[in-house]
Amino acid sequence: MRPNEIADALEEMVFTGEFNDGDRLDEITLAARFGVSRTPIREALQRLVVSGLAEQLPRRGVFIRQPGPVELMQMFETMAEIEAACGRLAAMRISDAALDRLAQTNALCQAAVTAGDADGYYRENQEFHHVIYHETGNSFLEHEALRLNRRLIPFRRVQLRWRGRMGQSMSEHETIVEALRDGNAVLAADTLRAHVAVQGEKFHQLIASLRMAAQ
Amino acid sequence: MRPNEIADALEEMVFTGEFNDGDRLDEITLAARFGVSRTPIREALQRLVVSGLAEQLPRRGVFIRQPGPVELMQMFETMAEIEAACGRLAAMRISDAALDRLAQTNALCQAAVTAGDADGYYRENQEFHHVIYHETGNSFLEHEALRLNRRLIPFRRVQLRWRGRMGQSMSEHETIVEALRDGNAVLAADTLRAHVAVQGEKFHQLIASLRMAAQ
DNA sequence: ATGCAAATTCTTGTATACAAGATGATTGAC
DNA sequence: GTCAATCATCTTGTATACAAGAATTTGCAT
Repeated sequence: MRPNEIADALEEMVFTGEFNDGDRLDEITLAARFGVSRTPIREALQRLVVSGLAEQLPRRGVFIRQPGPVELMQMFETMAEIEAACGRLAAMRISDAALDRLAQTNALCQAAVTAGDADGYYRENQEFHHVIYHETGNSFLEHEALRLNRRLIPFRRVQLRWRGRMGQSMSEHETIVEALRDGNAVLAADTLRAHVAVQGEKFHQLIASLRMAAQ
Repeated sequence: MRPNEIADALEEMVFTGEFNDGDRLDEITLAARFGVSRTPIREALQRLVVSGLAEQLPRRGVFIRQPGPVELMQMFETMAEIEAACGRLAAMRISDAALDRLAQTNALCQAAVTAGDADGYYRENQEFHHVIYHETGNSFLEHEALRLNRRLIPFRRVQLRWRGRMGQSMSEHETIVEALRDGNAVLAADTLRAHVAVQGEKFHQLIASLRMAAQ
């Protein structure tokens, strides 16, 4: 197993909650677990640290760093803004083929909602957003959006299981597709922002206001 | 010298154009240069690769990856969107103290323009933007903005030396401060977006500048 | 002379040995 | 009995040795 794969495996383990916040990633244990020496483990750990999934304390070790409520809110807010930006750009550049693809994805989403298939909904929902990222025509932004999206996957999954959320999300998708078809950049951006930001915006504003006022 | 510092030093060398696109970062040479063994060099290189400043080809080595004209435009466009997002959020949350700080920074900017002090202008301009990032009250977004800002520094510096750009930039700053003071999120976002996107729209000049900077 | 192939050399990738610092345990003093 | 200091042990960090794959060079044939 190569460092890349080890890093991916570790990332996956962080995402699936196999590690808790503050857990130390012991090099020797991991080396034994993956059947390699400490060297490739250390390289994999470096990647986790740079990705922000873990924290390194000199001469102490590498520790899992799961985001707390505040940071999570901030990450969702950032994702909302990035998605809004993607919507804005996609509204100006999206192809007819991609619009069809979005409509098709939405139909599959609707079917999943009807069938109560949360995993299916989740999969098509991801596809929906990935298409929008891609249709910005900006592969750098697309990459950034995918990166943050991926980071938020475990938390988004929980989010989508909330009662009534899938249905509401569906109708937002419809609005987004219409806005993109009309080239309505502002509506596409605003709807996408709200679509992602739903749960935390007001709570976050409270926290942010309190923190700013305290200074 | 520790891997962190080595990575920072290498990053700096990439930014200052000491390396050209496609240059191979030879482990042995770097080890000799920094007076350490290959091990910490390899860890530093890992960091560069994850940061996107270099590319790793298995069994071939690590190669410097300077953005080309197209990617550079995409990065500026992304920066413009992120700055717009920062402006939007800051308009809702900025403190009076920070507004004063922005006004003060603008005054120093103006003084630098009058004195023809490009470096001073550049420094205060950076401060201006950093304050806005911070006033989003979202330290995650702030961090992302700083990261991309930093990545674009070498190209932005060139940009700011264009004839007449400093004066135009100044008047945009004034508009931004007013929008923030009024809590006008849309105007703050749109002005900031345009303020940053100028470079991308005039990409021909950027290419020319890039060639000059690379030499 | 040129093109291809084999072998040498060089570089990366991995394992291991060693150094240095941190943690925890044990022993001694109060 | 408790607290502190010192010592042992364990972990990280670095250097080096070794393995494997790439590139280059050299030699041979056309």
